[in-house]
Amino acid sequence: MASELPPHDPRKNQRAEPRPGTAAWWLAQENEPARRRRRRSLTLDAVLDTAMALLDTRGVAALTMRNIAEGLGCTQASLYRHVRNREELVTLLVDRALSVASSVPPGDTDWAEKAAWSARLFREHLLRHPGVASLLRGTERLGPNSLAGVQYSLELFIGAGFSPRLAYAAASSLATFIIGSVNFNLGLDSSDPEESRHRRLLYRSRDAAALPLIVQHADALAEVSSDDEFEVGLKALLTGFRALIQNPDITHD
Amino acid sequence: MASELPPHDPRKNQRAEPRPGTAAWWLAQENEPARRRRRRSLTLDAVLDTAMALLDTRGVAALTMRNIAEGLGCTQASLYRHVRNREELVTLLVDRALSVASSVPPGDTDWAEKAAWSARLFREHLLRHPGVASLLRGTERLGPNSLAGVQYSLELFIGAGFSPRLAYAAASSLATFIIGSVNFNLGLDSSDPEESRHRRLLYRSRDAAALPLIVQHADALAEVSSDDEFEVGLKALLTGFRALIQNPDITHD
DNA sequence: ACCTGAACACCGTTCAAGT
DNA sequence: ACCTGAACACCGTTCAAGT
Repeated sequence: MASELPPHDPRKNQRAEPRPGTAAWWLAQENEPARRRRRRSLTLDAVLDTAMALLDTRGVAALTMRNIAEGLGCTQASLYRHVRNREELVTLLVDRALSVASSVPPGDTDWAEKAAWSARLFREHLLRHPGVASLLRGTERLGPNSLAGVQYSLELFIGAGFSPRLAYAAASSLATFIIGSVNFNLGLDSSDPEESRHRRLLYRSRDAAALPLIVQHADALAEVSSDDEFEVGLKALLTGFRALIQNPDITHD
Repeated sequence: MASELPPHDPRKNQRAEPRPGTAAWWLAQENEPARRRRRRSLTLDAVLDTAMALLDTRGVAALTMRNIAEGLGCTQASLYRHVRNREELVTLLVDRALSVASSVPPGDTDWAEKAAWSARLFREHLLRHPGVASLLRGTERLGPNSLAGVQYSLELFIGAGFSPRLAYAAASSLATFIIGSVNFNLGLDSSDPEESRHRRLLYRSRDAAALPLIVQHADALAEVSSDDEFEVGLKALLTGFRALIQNPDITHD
């Protein structure tokens, strides 16, 4: 294996290494499986396993090459035989953590209900693995697990009457909203009554001349949880998608 | 000033420093303005100015205490007189960069058109400052500039017929979507034809048995830009909001 | 009261040297 | 062919010492 080198092999004429997560990078991955398929000791899977465990137990700050190596009982330098750099490791790790993206809801329901079910499942998965959510950037959407999720969404939305392009845009929007809402609430534990109290105090003490509505409705606003926010946005998106199907022209206004 | 110390002064009984960006942290900020109001040389504003310039010109990786200090012509240690740590600096920086969030659209238009106008403006601002977008986490939503944006959104949505709670949830959802869509497309330059070509190649070369729709519609999917995605999601959200106003009951299903 | 120099304990990454 | 030890050039943060 790796006997003849095709012109686009990344080890040859590598004027610019593609950034991990790019389409070019994902394409290049499959041309060099030999680098990862080692029969001895350390495997890429083992590296990603300990990395994932580290991320879940000790958080994103502890996800260092040194800690991963320690968890595996090897040197940091050894990791670089399986991964080009840390960014690449993160890209692979995040895609691997996205395998739930394509699980299928039970029962025989409306496309919108299926989408809502999957969206909630995905969000709950990210909430259980906040480290993954904070590492999620756009470029991971091209990995195998992300693509499985895209395939599933396309089935749903094309089945509902969307064109392929609109279906893809809708699926992306939904994914963006889910990931964004988890990230956007990472530091804010909505279930923590202390946090809610502080928010109420903050809203109340603002300048009523500049921020009248915030001061006026301080108590109500402080009670809105990230769950509430998510449900409202999800409902709005799906309702909007339904309207877009019935009248696709409203995309152009 | 700072003569009598109220029981919640963070310098006293500081068993746990609040994390920057938390409601508790924003509240505490106003109790110690003396630390920041120095009449000599270095000011917090100057620190944030050079930090912002650094972020815009050289990106998030170059936003180090050393580089900021160098830009100011002082030692790294001096920065810690104006900022407790780097996280705090980032929180202040991001809120400052969010001042556009509250600019008002021209003309006398529909609430939905106003919201769309502001959303596009906000997105374009973030696209011009990708460093800011990548630093945006949820906890910055409580800063003065963010709150000005919330105030403006509340005006819009309450004026349209939402309850304060629903208005807040809707505004948050919209902000989440905007920020998420910028972040989610940070590495992927949709205007780059190279990237689009690679995506097409990637989609085409997937396993047609596992990902039939992706392979089948590869060319169409590769052409969907992040602009398209954003517009579809924005339209869906606003359409959904309109439906929610007309029939608030559909929030509970 | 303010700022500095120098150190501390960390990073990611590289590479000659071992086996 | 594989892994290691040791180094390199960076981080954020602290603190005694200067002025």
